[in-house]
Amino acid sequence: MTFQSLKLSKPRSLFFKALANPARMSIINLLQHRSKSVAQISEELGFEQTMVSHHLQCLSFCGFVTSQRKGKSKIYSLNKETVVPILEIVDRHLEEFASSLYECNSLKR
Amino acid sequence: MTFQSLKLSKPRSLFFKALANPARMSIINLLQHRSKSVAQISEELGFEQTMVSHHLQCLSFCGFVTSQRKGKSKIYSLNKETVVPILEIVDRHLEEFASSLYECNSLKR
DNA sequence: TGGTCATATGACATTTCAGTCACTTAAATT
DNA sequence: AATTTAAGTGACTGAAATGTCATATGACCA
Repeated sequence: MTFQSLKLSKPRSLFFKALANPARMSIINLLQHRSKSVAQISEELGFEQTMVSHHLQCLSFCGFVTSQRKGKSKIYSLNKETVVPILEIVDRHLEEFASSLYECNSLKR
Repeated sequence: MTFQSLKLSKPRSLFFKALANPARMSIINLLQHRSKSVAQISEELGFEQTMVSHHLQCLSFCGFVTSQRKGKSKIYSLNKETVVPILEIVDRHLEEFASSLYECNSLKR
């Protein structure tokens, strides 16, 4: 593996890994409409609070969400600048390839 | 988790999972310049042929590459339509967030 | 300062994935 | 048809991610 290729591929794949989890993906989806607290996210998605916190930490490190304290709560917002255009491309791609995606057994379910 | 959210998040996260592997990412990177056979990919990246085949199968199911027989060889090409614009967005995002990405310990390395 | 609500952290068990090995299939050449 | 070259498949093992539990921190209020 060439140096240049390795240097590019590592951070890129980390970027994608952050988005490769269905729970994180649905948090992102939820935040598209409006910003929410951990408790709200937790309740609306039916996930445990702890789990939501863990995933938000990941999304935060990766620059997909930002947060601000509001009293006891912490409000998380989506970084729409990156996420929205990416999801547009993804969804367009999926219109064509969604079905065969599920046949790939490297990506078990 | 709402029905709509689940329905969207699953295929999207599978899409990203396919790109979340450094080996697959470097194959994609290599194919950006020109189409190549399995043996060429294998040699240029220093990966075992078997491994390359496995990853190409995944990338193929997910619609990121196409292939055509050429004698004993099989030539793989990148689906640039999706991949190129995605990587542009990713790389722009990484200019800002690459460093903190590495601090996320949900994404070990 | 003690209590309560909201969120975060750390450690662990389970599940999932990546890469390798042994083997198979496919095409071409003799 | 036998051989060689190229690629694909299936099964297995070690490594990593997921989700959960117990616990900690942080903010607010009596």
